Amino acid sequence: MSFDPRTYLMGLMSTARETVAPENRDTAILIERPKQASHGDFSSNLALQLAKPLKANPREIAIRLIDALPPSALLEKVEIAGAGFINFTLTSVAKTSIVADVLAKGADFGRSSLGAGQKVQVEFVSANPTGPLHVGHGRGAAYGASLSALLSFAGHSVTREFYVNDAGRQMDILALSTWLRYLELHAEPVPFPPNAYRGDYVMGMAVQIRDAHGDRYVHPAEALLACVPPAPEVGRADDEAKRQQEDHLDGLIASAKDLLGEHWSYVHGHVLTEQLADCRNDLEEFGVHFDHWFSERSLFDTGMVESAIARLEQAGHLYVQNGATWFRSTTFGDEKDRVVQRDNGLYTYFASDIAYHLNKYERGFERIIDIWGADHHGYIPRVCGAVQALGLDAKKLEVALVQFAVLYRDGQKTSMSTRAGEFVTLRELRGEVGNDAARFFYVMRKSDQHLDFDLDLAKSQSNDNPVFYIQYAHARICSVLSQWGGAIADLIATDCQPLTGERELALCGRLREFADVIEAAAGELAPHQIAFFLKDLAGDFHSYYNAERLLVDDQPLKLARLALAAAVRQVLQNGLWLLGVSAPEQM
RNA sequence: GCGGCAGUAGCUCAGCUGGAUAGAGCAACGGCCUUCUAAGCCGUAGGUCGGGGGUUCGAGCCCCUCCUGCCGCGCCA
Repeated sequence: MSFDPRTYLMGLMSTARETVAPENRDTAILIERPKQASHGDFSSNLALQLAKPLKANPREIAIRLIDALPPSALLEKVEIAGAGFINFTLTSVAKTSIVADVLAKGADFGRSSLGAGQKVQVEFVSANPTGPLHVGHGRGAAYGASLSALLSFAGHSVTREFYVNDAGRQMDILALSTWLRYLELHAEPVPFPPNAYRGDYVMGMAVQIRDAHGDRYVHPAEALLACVPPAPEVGRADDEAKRQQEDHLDGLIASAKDLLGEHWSYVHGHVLTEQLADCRNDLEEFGVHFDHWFSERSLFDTGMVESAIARLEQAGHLYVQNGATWFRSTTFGDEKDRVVQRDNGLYTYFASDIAYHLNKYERGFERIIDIWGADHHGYIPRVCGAVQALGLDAKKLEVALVQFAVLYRDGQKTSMSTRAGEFVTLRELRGEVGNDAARFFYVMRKSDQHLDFDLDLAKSQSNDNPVFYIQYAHARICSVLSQWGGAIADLIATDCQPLTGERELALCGRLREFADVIEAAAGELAPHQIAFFLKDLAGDFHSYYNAERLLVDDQPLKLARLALAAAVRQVLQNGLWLLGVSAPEQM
């Protein structure tokens, strides 16, 4: 059975509290890990907390608490320090017991039952399938994947979901863009609108369609342009011109649908399938898997949008104004009410999102985590409002915002503008710095903080690069263990009493911290804490490795050190796995 | 203008939800390779936690206010 010092110390302190302050059983006993090594392995501020109710000097209370502490063979010493902190130092036997614990649990070490099997849905990326994923999506992907792994490791039952926006205007624009390129290939050029999709991949899809179907979908350019509102004059950029441009684009879509008839859905379906496959493939290569790909269009096809809106109507949260149907989101704290159905009868994106969230609740998730780009934060009040208006428990819904990543090369920001279809894609980034560095760099900052992604650093094979620093520690341990040549399984039973050095005990303390880090990181939806922990653990090991030789002649000492190294390796593996980063045996 | 997020060492960032003398990594300076991977280690220096009030035994963290920066504020998605 593994030894948990925190629970153990809480038990001892609880006994002491019973003697010293029987009236104050409600005062929580906190066992903390001091920042400074000289403050012992664990500390409690109970005496400080009791100072007020007992109306006594905290240091005196601390003395009384210590006197009332049951004797323990696992404690090296108990001291009073500072204002009245009680510091505990464990015996080295108690500290080193973690090594056998790690080796016995292996890949499951650190796994927690904190989540108690709670059904959690994590929805992330959910990019429009209208083009390649760019570096902004990459951060959401890396964060969502690591967070999901972390929650799962912490005992939740996690479903990873990608919401496919396959119903909206953007998809129509992509289909139109592709068809326009296709017409160009057949010498029926139509002036290509600047607000259509201009990326090379669009022409690629047009070529595919031509190769498969020849001129089957060709129509004269004049026919297409016949009833379309004109594009604004070239060079104008005022609001009026912008609106004209959008009207022109919508006119082209309507005209194309008209001309192509049922062939429109072929083009639309083709580009959707292509882009979705590309997106999926990109994410799979990045080590990001989804359990469900949820189609927005299915919400319309099955009538879920209508029924969700009807439910809001019944609850009296809708009204009609200027021909449109509005949701009174201001009731729930939003700045203004929001349209759910336009005057032209079409539902807004918000309407299908309401239905989508209703569906999430209906699927029985006890916790729903939406991961959005930080630029969507203004969207939160209306979605939470809709959830409440539907009579659902808004506390189950959490929105985690992910800030943009800014790429730096040679100390300069690299342009990420989407105009002219030129943006840095996730695939390009992965190709340049590798999956490991990309996954790690994306999550090494708090997700709601801006991220400066230094491409040169991510590529560098030096100690500056935290990915290599951690992986190098792992590879070093592999190298030593393979030179020893024994079976790792045999190390589980190793007597770790020879481990008495300061660095060895510090390393044991670090290993013990892993479980705490998992629970804290899962609780705060903060996988970056894993990244920081791994850097610390790798640092502790490198330091130890440089100070002591592992393969010494003294057999018991050698085995104990190898067991410790093997335990460090295991925890590095477990942590890296959570982040989706490989743990190479050689570098 | 309103709302959201942020401001911590020269740079990039942590800071375990209010605890002890605020921590890392770069960059700077000085050391360590005939010995298990120097992609590493050891040491030195570096701070008015944006400013000012407040709350209490105790504040980088909580409240108020001001300054600065980023983002959002469509019958787009």
